[in-house]
Amino acid sequence: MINLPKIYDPKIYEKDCYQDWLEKGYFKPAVSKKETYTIVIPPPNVTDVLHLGHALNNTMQDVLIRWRRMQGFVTLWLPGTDHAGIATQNMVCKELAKEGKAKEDIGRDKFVECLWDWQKQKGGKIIEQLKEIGCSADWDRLRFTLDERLSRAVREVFVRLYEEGLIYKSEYIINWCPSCRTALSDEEAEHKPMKGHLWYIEYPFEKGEGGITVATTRPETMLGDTAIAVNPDDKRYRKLVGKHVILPIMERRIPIIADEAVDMEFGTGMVKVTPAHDPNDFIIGRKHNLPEINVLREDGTMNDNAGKYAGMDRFDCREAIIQELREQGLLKKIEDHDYSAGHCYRCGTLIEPYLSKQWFVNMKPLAEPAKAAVKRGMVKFYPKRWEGVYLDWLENIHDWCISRQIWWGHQLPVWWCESCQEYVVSREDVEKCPKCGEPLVREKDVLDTWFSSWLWPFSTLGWPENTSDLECFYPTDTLVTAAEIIFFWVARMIMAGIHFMGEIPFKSVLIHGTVRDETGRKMSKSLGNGIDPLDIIDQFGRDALRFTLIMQASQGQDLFLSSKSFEQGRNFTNKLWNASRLLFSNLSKKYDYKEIKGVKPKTLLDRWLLSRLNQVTKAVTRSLDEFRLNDATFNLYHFFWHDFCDWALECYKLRWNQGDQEAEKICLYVYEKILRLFHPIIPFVTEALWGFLREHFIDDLPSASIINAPWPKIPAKFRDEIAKEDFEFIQDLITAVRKERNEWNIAPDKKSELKVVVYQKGIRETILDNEDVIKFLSNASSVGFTAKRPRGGLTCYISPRAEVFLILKGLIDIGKESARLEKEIEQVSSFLKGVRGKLLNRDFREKAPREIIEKELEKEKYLSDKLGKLGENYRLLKQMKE
RNA sequence: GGGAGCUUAGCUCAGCUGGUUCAGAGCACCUGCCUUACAAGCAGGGGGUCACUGGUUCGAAUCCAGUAGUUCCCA
Repeated sequence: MINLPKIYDPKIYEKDCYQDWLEKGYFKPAVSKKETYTIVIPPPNVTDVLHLGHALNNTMQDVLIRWRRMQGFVTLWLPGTDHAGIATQNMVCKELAKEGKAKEDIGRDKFVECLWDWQKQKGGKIIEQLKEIGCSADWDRLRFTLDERLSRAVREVFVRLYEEGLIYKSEYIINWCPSCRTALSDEEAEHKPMKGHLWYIEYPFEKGEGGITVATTRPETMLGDTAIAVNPDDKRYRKLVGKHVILPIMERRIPIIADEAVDMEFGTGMVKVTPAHDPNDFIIGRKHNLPEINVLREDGTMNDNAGKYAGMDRFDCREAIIQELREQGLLKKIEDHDYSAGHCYRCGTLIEPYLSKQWFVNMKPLAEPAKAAVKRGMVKFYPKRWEGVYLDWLENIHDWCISRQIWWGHQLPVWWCESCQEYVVSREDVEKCPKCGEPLVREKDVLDTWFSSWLWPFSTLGWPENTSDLECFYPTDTLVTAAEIIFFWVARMIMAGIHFMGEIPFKSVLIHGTVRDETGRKMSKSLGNGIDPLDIIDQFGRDALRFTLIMQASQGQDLFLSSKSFEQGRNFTNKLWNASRLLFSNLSKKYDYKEIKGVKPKTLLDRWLLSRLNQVTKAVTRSLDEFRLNDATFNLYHFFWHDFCDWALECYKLRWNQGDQEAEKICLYVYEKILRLFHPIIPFVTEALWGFLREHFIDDLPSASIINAPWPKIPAKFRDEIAKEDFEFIQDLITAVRKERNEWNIAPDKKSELKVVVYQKGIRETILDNEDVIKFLSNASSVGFTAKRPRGGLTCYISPRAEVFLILKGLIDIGKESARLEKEIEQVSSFLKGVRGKLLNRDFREKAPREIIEKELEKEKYLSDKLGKLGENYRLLKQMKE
């Protein structure tokens, strides 16, 4: 019939599978009136190559998408990439540098051409890699943030916000990266701990002796100082307010002012005020009308305002200034000082707070509805705690600096009219001023990349046009992402969705953890501790990669992985493969799906197995519903491996050998459900096995590809608590015998004789009905019944239901046996004592719910019964000894 | 400085709505098996006072507070 290799080789079966899905168009939603389920991908940067974080993120999305597709939703997973302004530009700059050129040498137009060339040739590689891991996204709808349509959305949004008065240009302290030479938003400045110093510098009074001392972490900024500030409540310095000091080196006369913002505890309680290079000083400066003196150039060297230090690099300048102050005797003290400072999230360069004219979005009006949406539960975070982080950020939101001094991105749709002294903001490119007809000059800056990303859930669906996609798929359902970009992206998408669409962009936000190495370090290229998903695929297969990732990803917790972790996934797929081989090799014919579907449980085993299937299917579905993907996987894993393989298949071997076709049908029924349940997690191997099933074993399976097979619903009538209890008794009995055989080192080829003392009604029948199974799995030659402990009987199992003895040829070691009984008696007694203690407690009997009390009463009865049996047994054993 | 997470077997981690069907899994370890589905496997076993201290409760790994260690986010 079919001959499968002993070891599953993913390379053989994964190869054509994906191509086939693509060709058949399974990933494309058939737009209809049915309920939809939509995910938009968090667009990876065009510069990205797949790492485990992407693999996790996208596998989770794929699991959800595949599951919903099987549930019958019209399912869209919309993929795409992000142009990643600064990152991509930096990358191309590096390539140019290899030829000894800077972007300025070739000019903006040529450089942008280079960028497009790069993006066409090398960019977006990650998209092909996502296909490797099985992502069932609709690639025909692939979007790129610089696509013409998405660019139109960006422009529309800019113009609208400008018209609403929410976009403005202003001079403000921004984060400046001297290496990328652009402004950054607050979110793009990563704070890192710094080991630095506090330099105490004396500023002499303008008149008389002495001076005041300030402490600073950045002495070079003193060149731009325009005041000294103290706290108005600081009694030490109250008298000094209004006086003037002379700024050393620059010899500038600056006032001493009072402002509540000054921390009395910091340094000497007197601080220098540099409005052009510190956000707090900037605020103080504006309040007190202080001059704003910028001392830095865009590249991080000092400018002409730095006097003799002009042209010097900022770090060299610091050293030089310290040296000069020291020589002048104005450097009073140096202390070690830990602080934190912003670094560029793209290049890691230390950021300078920098006074600059930039474009901003006023965020407060957008934030309010976004807060409300989460508070009212319209958007839910999983795990819930991230809602706090989200709300907190919105609560303290600052205006968003959106202009970037780079060339790769959406250029601002803003033109300046020199003669009207006015900006023209327009949806269409304009050349002449609509008012005066004079030629216009366009703003050079481009927009922050996130200014296009925040529109992603609707710009990708065609907005601002009113497309049928937009109609059909917006709002989307689930966003799967990492916590790092809640501010950058998630929050802003919610704002944009509500503001421009009038509706939230998605209903659920699933936040997953970060992938780390075994020692807990974040995987990164620079550390060299990354695991390449493609290596894992090569070694263990695509399903193995997915299985391990999903299994390890408990809600919101970080994942600690080594390449060895993926053995679990590989072992699992191999187990599924081999269980299939066993089943396939025992099937006597090709069944019609109708026969399989109409299966009826006959034996205890059937009833137990179907009941378990019913229960597990429900649990798995519920877990997926609650985004507990790992729970779902674990549940299924356990059911398949430990119930289906370890018990069911082993037991069915006996019936297959007897040519019992009912047994074959039951197995097929459960097996094909298992394949379906596993498909979202391990799509490749399940598809291959589904193919075999269709071809050789079941006619008219409900779907050609498992990808469209309906998600299982197991009839409630299969739920069978009695079967569960009875079968577990059989399992306990078998396990007990196995354990005893093991303990007494009985060779596998020596079969044992079992004797049972029956105490409970029906047990005899249960045992007789399952005699074959018991004999087979416990390696017994016979199962007989007896009235009391037999001679040479080794106790395997004692309960109020029955006692089971293993008859040993020759005498048993009575000493060892009685010691063992004593131990068990002791255990049961102490257990019983605990239960009785509880029952004797008046509070317990009065306050605990009835079911719990009943449970304890049952427990008490069971245990005391068992204890009685054990005691009786023990006495008989003693008699034998005598 | 503010906030959040984590602390359960040697290791990596599960444990949703408090009740010995929760004290679990995988790996590692020990014993015995190549039992013709699988040695990437099977059968059995050892190993944890669920960080610490209090509290709530009839009852806490599970809820609350504090302490310590650790990681992360924000300023």
